[in-house]
Amino acid sequence: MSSVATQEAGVKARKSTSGRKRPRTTAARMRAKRQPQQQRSIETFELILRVAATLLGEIGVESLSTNLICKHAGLSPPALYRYFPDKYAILRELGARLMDRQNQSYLAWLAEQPEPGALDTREAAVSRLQSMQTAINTITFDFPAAVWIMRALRAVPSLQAVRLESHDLVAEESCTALLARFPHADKGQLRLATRLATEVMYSATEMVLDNPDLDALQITAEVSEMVVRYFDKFAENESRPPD
Amino acid sequence: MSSVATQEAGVKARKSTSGRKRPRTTAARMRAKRQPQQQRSIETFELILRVAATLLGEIGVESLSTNLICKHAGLSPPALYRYFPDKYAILRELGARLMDRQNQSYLAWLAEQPEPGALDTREAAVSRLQSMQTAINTITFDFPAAVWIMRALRAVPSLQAVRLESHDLVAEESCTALLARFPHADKGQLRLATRLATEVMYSATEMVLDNPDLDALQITAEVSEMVVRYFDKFAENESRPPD
DNA sequence: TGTACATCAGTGAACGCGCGTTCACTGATGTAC
DNA sequence: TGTACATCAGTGAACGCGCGTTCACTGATGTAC
Repeated sequence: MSSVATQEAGVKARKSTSGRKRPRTTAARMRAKRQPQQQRSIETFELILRVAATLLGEIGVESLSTNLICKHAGLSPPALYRYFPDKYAILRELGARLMDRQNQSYLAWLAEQPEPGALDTREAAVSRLQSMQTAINTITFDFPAAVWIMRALRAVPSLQAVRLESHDLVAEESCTALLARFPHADKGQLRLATRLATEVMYSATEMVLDNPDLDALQITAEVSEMVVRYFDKFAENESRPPD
Repeated sequence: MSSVATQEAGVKARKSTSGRKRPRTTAARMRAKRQPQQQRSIETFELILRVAATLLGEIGVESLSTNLICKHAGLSPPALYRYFPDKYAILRELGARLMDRQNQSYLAWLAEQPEPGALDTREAAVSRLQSMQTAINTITFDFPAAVWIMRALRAVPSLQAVRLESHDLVAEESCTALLARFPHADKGQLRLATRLATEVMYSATEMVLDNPDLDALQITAEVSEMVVRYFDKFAENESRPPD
């Protein structure tokens, strides 16, 4: 109900009554054109995304074209065009879904009540962060063509917003959570720190994705340790209770 | 003399005597076709690269085409085609040059004799790392269309090797240098650590490049601190002299 | 030092192809009465 | 419960365009004697 696509459908409806010419803006081109309304069309919508992800994994983002997707989906071009103005809109949807799954997983992890003492030692803190990163990695590996989607989110300017918004959300939530732990921290500084940590952990996921020969578990462990050690900086500024 | 392009020219020469059909492999397509031999052609070669970088900055990697480069360079397609089989070969050359400049700067920094005591305190170590990162950032900002080139190095599979080889070189050199400081460190572990640190610092550069609204200096300072704190891990394993 | 010849560098024009996009249309689904 | 009508979903065929690529060619540069 509150999705971007639904809002967009409203905009389109207004537009269609206002005149013949559609002065399609760049921004509008980037979004799904129409929200599917019948069961049948939802299936088509999903079919397009599924086929696109499969093709993406096979031929890459630059060889991907709307015509090709149609061919493989057994659809005629106008059918695809009904929902997506171009391949970037499809990539945007795929990217938004991937980011959303990752974020859901992260937010769930963040909301967990850590066991008492789970953050007392560095080893424990690293271990907890590591389990989060592992969960993100698993989600990413399981998502069809995730490598390509993440590459596209970086490389295609019109898709960067998806990535940045996602990172900003994660950074913001992390900042709020950490403020509880480091009440004396400067908020701006902590916010920058969480933004950087977010970027670094995503990079580690991409690194693992791009280099199948590297030891994923080890990278995950190390990047977790790096981030935990970095946040020690804020712990050091807190008045430490005597033990 | 020992460049890839020269070797490639030899291959082509052999091929042209062997028959009509050229079974061009994907690998071959990725390299410059022919090494310029006369002054005039070197200028053409450089002109193509210059125009490509300019266009890249204006329209992005996907809209870039060989025909368009020719038009803007005032060349006919076969002239470009003489040196580059496709736009990826051009991107590869640009990418290799960018990576090379960054690496030269890094290796020079690594070879510097740090002032006595320059690494004794964490602040000093961070400051030294920060000056390196700043130098890399400056080189990158000054390189035409560097944002696009770095994006392409990530997103285009055939160009990823350029990026990975560069990172591996940096990681390897860093590992060697750090082994002198941490003689008791496990080499494999240290190597992984330098690889991760390399990735993280490059990510920070890309982050600054992609988000002009972020404070570049602060990001640089923070990522430097993160990496220094991470390497404390190895320092802790060394037998520490009593102070 | 001049000239004939070989190689290098670049041109002009064309090709087939797949791209994004659009037209007028048919069939499927939902709804008002 | 049936029917007329509106809307939704998807088709078939075509378009103009720019792409990568190649052909046969001309002009520029270098070199052997």
